[in-house]
Amino acid sequence: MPEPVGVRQAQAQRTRSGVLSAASAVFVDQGVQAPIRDIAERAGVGVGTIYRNFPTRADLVTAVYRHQIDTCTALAPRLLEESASPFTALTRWADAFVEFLVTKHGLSAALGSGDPGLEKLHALMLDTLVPACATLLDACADADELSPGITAYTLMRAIGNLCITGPDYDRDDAEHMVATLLAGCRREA
Amino acid sequence: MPEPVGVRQAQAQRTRSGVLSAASAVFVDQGVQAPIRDIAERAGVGVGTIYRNFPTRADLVTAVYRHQIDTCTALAPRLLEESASPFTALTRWADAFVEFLVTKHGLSAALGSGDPGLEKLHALMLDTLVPACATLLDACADADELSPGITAYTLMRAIGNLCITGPDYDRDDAEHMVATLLAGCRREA
Amino acid sequence: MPEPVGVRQAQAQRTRSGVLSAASAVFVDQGVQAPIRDIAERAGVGVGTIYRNFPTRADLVTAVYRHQIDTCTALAPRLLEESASPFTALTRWADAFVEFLVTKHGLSAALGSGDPGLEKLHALMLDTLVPACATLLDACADADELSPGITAYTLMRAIGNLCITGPDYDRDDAEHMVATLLAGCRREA
Amino acid sequence: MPEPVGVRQAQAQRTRSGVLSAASAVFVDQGVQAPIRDIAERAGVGVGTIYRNFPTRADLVTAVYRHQIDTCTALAPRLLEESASPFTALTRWADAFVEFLVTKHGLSAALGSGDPGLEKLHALMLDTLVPACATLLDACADADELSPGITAYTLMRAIGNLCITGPDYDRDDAEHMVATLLAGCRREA
DNA sequence: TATGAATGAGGCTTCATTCAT
DNA sequence: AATGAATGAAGCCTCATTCAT
Repeated sequence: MPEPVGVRQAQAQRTRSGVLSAASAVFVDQGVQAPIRDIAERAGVGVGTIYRNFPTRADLVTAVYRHQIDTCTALAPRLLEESASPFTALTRWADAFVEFLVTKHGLSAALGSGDPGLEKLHALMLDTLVPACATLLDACADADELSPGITAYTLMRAIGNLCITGPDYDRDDAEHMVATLLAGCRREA
Repeated sequence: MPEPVGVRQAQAQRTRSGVLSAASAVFVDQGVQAPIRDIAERAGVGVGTIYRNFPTRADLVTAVYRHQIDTCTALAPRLLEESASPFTALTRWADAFVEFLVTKHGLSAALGSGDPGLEKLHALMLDTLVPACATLLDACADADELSPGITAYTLMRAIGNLCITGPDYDRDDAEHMVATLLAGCRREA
Repeated sequence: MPEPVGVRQAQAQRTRSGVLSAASAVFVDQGVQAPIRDIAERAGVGVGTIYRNFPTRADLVTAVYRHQIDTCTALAPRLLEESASPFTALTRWADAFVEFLVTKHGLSAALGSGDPGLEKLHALMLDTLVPACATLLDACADADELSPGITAYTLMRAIGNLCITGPDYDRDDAEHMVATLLAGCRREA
Repeated sequence: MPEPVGVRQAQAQRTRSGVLSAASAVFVDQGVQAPIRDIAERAGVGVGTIYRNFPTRADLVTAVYRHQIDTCTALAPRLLEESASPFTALTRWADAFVEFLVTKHGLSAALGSGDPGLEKLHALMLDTLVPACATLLDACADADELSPGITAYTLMRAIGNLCITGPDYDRDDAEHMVATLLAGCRREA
């Protein structure tokens, strides 16, 4: 009896999704350096399955955050349309980015760690988020709302760093400091 | 025959200094989580010597940065006297802090890591750098040069985070972003 | 294609048994404090395998002796049935216990060491051997063959201690002293 | 000015005594395997001083217990004179030996451990205590009060083992079991 | 494909012992 | 004779990674 085409693939896809969900949760709890075994246990799979799907830790980290990064990227053009001014759009977009980062504690630290294994995640950001941010910055520049010399990559990296929270520097502090940084980016009239 | 006073102490002190130098260098290369053995090898001592002098890793990290932190702390009142305005003093002091941080890559990451073992270093900063910074901020506030709601601890933590450098976000970028953050802290006339 | 059920479990079980055999042998040679690595080498496995199967040293020690302890426990009621008098049964049972102990040098020393990590083994004895011994003592008491004040736990501990052998105090000496102790336990007519 | 003869030696002797006192106390707390450094700290001397006076751990252990062993040895002939019967003398002497052992927790375990480094202590016992005990046993045998086959060394070793106390087998239990063992040694009339 | 047992490198820490002063 | 800083071997334990089933 021939098995229906794609059943196997569907199952494999479900396994993959389960791993990603588990990894996401474990990263929040323990950071991106969490033991692979912990993720496997949370996902209810063997460690071999994780290695099959994500040969390196960086592959896993990247996959975990890819969807949210894509969502964030897609937000930029929409905000630009909807907002009263380009700088307002930039501010709102930064809010969304911060929202993303502060709920994924491990991510900011990971991005800031310089870990060479995370180059793929780095590349993902360069490829998607940075251009999105650049669009916003260009619009601000066109509207004469931006101090000179601010580049998308540097700004995003700075925002990312400001989102590394801890016991005495929480989400509110991060939001406050990002808002302050953006205020400093605004060209004085 | 009395042995020359302090000969052994002097030798021990030299050993201790050598360990601190080695640790400082290794921290720059590998971060504060570097294996103790690597530090011992760089210092040319056995691991036992490191454990004797610095029972915990946090003790070592703290000792490595204590001197520079103290220097930075002492700078604040001097700048306040010498500078044309309190905000200028704050800016210069931030420059010095950044200078310190970006040459000690490991430190910023350590401060941002939330590692519970580094509470001593954290406490050291709270006890010395934060009050120094608070003095500057108070002066700025008295001169009506500061946006409301900026606290010394949060600002320092933010500056610290902005100084977590990497391949595509270097010292110049950190300085730029810190300057931008401070610009955002300045009350608009 | 379903993999033959239990093939891997069987292999794992064999590994586990091999570890237990190796541990048993190493304990005789070196005592229960022997390095884990030595046991791993004797078993032909990596240290990780031992830690996987027996997370703590006490787990390993307990497992090593559990089977023999159970055997010894099961012997008590049988001897009570078969023997001419309860005291004879007690004597025979003590012989079996001694037989067990003197061939497992490490065990007696372990029981006498007060090592807090060996509470599990201690508990195992309390839970199984002591009740078995108590049955025999009760029968002796009922037959008026026992001096008053002898409790199962104390007696077993004493027997255990008497079985700590060494170069000049061997198995025969232990048997002799245990027999002498039991003679002292017998109520004088 | 010539220093009075013997001042140095007297000082050295005082150092030695201090080390022995400290070691005795530490052995009670931690057993005879206590770190040398702990003993040095308790004695207020450097570890080198301990190594100078007692090159091996066994030397130290032996020295610590020598005095008490000698006292115990000297007791035997006195008890033999004073007591109504040789067996009474033996019983009393055993009481004294138990008293010594149960207050020196580490010792019994040490004697039973088979540690080859403790051969000196072992030898000390063979050389002094065993002959003393043998005198008592001989007297008992002459008075027809002793079961045949009981040798001094084996009996002492057995008593020593019975004195290995722990949480659920205390001094009273040890005394009880030693008394029971001796009862078993008594020739039935 | 999925599994998870097994491996063993690698980091941590303690402490016996040496030796220059 | 006394000191105690320094050494480094030795044990512990974790976890990334492989591979037979």
